Amino acid sequence: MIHLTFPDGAVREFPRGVTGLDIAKGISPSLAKRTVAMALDGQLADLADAIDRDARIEFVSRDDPRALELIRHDAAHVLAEAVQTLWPGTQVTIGPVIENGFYYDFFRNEPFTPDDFAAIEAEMRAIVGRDKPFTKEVWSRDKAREVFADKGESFKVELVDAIPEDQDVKIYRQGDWFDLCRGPHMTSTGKIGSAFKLMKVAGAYWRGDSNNPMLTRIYATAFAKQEDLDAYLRQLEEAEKRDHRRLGREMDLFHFQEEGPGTVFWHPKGWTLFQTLIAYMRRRLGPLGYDEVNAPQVLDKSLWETSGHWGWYQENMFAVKSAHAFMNPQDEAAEQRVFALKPMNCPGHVQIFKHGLKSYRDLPIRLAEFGAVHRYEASGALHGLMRVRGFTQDDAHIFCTEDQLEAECLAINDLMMSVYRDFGFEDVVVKLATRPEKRVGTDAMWDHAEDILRKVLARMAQESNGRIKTGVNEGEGTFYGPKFEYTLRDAIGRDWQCGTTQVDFNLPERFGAFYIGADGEKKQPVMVHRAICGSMERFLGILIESYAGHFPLWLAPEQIVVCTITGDADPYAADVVAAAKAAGLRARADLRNEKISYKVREHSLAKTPVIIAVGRKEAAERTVSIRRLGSQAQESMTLDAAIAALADEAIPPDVRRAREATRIAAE
RNA sequence: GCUGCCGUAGCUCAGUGGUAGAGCACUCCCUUGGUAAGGGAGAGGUCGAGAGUUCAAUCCUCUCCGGCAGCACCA
Repeated sequence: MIHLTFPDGAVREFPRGVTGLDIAKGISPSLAKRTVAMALDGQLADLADAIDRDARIEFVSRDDPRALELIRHDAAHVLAEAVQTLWPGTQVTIGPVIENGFYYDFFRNEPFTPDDFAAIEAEMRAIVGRDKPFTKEVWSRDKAREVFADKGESFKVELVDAIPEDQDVKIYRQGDWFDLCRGPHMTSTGKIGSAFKLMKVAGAYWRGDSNNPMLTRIYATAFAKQEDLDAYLRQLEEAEKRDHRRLGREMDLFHFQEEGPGTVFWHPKGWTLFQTLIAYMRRRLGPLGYDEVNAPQVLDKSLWETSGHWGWYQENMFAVKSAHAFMNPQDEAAEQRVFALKPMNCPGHVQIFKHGLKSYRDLPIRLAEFGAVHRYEASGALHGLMRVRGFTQDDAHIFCTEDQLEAECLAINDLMMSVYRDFGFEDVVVKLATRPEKRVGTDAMWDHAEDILRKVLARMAQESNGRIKTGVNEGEGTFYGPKFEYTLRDAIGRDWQCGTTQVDFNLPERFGAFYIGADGEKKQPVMVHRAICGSMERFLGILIESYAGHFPLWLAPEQIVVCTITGDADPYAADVVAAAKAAGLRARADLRNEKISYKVREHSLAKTPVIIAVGRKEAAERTVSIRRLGSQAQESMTLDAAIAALADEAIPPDVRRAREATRIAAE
């Protein structure tokens, strides 16, 4: 006999091998009817599974949030059946549940197109309508291999072979169709319901390896209720509206064009934003002992050979020669040597470190650079500001002793989190990326560097009170060292790595960087690479999306537009703009011969945070009528009061903190 | 880079084997209007580039370039 604990705390005895369905039926037929699966000790399982141990048991209804992944997983099977019904000979591979839905990868010479969706969805609805039970069978490996081989399902045969020896080979049937699957599933296809939708097709490599054949993937989603599906689709539409590429155009921040794939043309407003961000970062670095530097853009290939980039990073690098040498490679009189556009700032900073003898008393030396780097990214990787070929890093390299390493990493983490918080990102994911296959340096070095980072990671997680979520990305480190990856999320749920901290024992060695220790001997420093925004471009892309273009006043590139109601207010509008500028605000006048409604609409669409309207009345009284973005309310106040209030609001968060601190100290 | 889709005016998009259209934006004129589009007129395009098929190509075919969605790769 076994003992099962029910959600109400009751413990009951059942014969070993009793199924969830037996128990549910025993309780009430209606419970059995509405239950789609069970959870044993919190783990979802088929309702028809035999239970052979003591456990906590819960019955999962279709409305249970935990049923959502079952609905999606079941729908994936139905999608596969539908596709194989419509296009016999199509091979099925895998069909997992993902964050907002599921997908199924197929192998077929002719790829699917969205035009096929209607037919597939109709077939899916027919399968769901037949409401066939899902039944599980456990097969021998040989049988599974044979059956799938007979069906011509070579990918499934590979999957069977990949199942670890200690796990059963499970087959789920729905009517005449069956699939290899680890389960669990609901009781029948009818439980899926009708709130599903095919979303898009895309290519995807078999087993995620670009050396393997490409499969055709159908993305879809499913929800328990139609309202949930509708809400999800609406949310996607909303996300599309805050896409930084769209807002960049609408707000006149930047553009791209064919001649510069992956490189940004920053317009005046966008560049103001960019510079505002850099100014903020500079203010943050100053008090923390960073020195700003600037290293060359173009450096001889030999330097990159020494750093290891030429060997390990070549495919991502732009190499340059003089145009004459490039066009006349046989001309020996021409300087034929090859330079590279810097893809990273580190080698340049090592040169600066190496210039002049350094003492242990100088350490840590923290060299910062808003360094423009160029990386030859695969064309398919380019994505607006998020993934470009030319970008500016808020980069810094810290040269320190090993003893100082942990403190430096923790200080960087504090700065990182403080910066993110200033932009409204409270929850951040930090992952430790460990040694990649292609790397420089000895295993001992890597062991050492990874150990240190693991220790720091544990401390960060502990000290953050759960704010920082941590994890490990095995094999994702850079070729010269392990790193922390700080990840922020964009408007449509895509995660982008922004900040990074990398511990490097290699580059100092490769470049022969040293300092004189207290004992008078040469010592090799440790180098920490770190970036907070990562790429200014990417960070701005994320900011645009996360604020949906509604920047806080201190960041907004154009803070105030002064709109005249009639032409005779023009001189006063000029006064208002002058007063705003004198107070350090970014303001301009809109004196066009247009109606005020027209101007309000235009500047609202451009997401200018403050619209000031002035007419005869305001000019006579030296007042302004203020309308804030996102509100229809108007507030009338004196010019002086308005400018004072706006100037105060436009103080950047770090400056405000510093002033507060000074004020408190003075008291 | 791979798979699929796409490329027509500054933007959003129609359209056709016989060398092009709309709305908004732009210029000019009228209008001086109190908080999300006042009216009229005008100008604007080698239909991404090159080659091919055809009497004739923006349209069909191929190659290239660029974009989009994934994948792979990464800040």
